[in-house]
Amino acid sequence: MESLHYLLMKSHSLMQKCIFSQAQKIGLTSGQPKILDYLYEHEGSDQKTIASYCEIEPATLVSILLRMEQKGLIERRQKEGNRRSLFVYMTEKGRNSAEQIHMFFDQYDKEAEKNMTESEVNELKRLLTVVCENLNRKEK
Amino acid sequence: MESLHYLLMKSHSLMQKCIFSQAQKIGLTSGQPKILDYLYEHEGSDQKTIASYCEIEPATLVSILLRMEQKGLIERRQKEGNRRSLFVYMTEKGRNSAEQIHMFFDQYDKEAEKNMTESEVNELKRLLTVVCENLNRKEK
DNA sequence: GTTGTATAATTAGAATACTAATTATACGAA
DNA sequence: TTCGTATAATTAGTATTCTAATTATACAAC
Repeated sequence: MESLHYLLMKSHSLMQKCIFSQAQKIGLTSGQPKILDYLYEHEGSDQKTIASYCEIEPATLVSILLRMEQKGLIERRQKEGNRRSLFVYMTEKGRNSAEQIHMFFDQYDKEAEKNMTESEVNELKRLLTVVCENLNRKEK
Repeated sequence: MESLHYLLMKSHSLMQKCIFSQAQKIGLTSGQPKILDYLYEHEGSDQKTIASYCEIEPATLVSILLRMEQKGLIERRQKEGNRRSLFVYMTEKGRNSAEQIHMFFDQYDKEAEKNMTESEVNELKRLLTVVCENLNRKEK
């Protein structure tokens, strides 16, 4: 049986490739789907929060958002009384893309979960959550 | 509960960060550990095979190997009667790094598997293998 | 109020990753 | 033998990712 770290790398890599193959059909680059998927349910978040959830550095997010802004997918706005943070909103075009991306993620999750019972899927997710907690504690 | 694609991304990302934090202490960059870990048990593979196992494109491997060759970690050699493929071997220095990297992977796998029984770990690996098979079939 | 510290975003520079196109080699069929 | 196709590695160009350093803002303590 393969090692855990290899299986994590491989399963993530395959999922990433599946999503990207669909995302590029609607004109998105590889870094954009996860951002749109987050904004789909958390529009108006500040950049630090988005970066943290997406497991990328704030500096990385800057360059992705810049491209998304140029492509007309998002807008960044300040809020009254806070000139330090920037809050990210989708345009109409961005929302359309986000809806499609959300569907793609959902569809490939279902694909990945084939040949498993519902309780196996739940067990897989539970154990992956334990893995995340274990490594998060160790990362400090 | 989080979605499967998010848990795969997060668990892989945390593992990657753990490994890289150790790898950089011994002078490695982020793309090198997985190559060395593969060579540890498969020295003498050609580039196409390495790239395939590591889930990266051959073109990406070229730039990683170039840097590893310059740092004196590996050598690439031709074999009698095949001037098309290049086969990758570790130097003494490369082998030392590979041994340490192999230990790091092992150590973080154990860390990730804490708070699980042995049968839970096996079940996790089995289900991840199913995920890989499902997505591999869909990727075509 | 001024000063010091903390926080959010950005910039610069290097490494990794992709695709598409190119070069070189191998090999089967006409 | 030569021609066409397939394969392995590389190059070029773009996007993502990181760290370290910088800029701008916020806020607490004096």
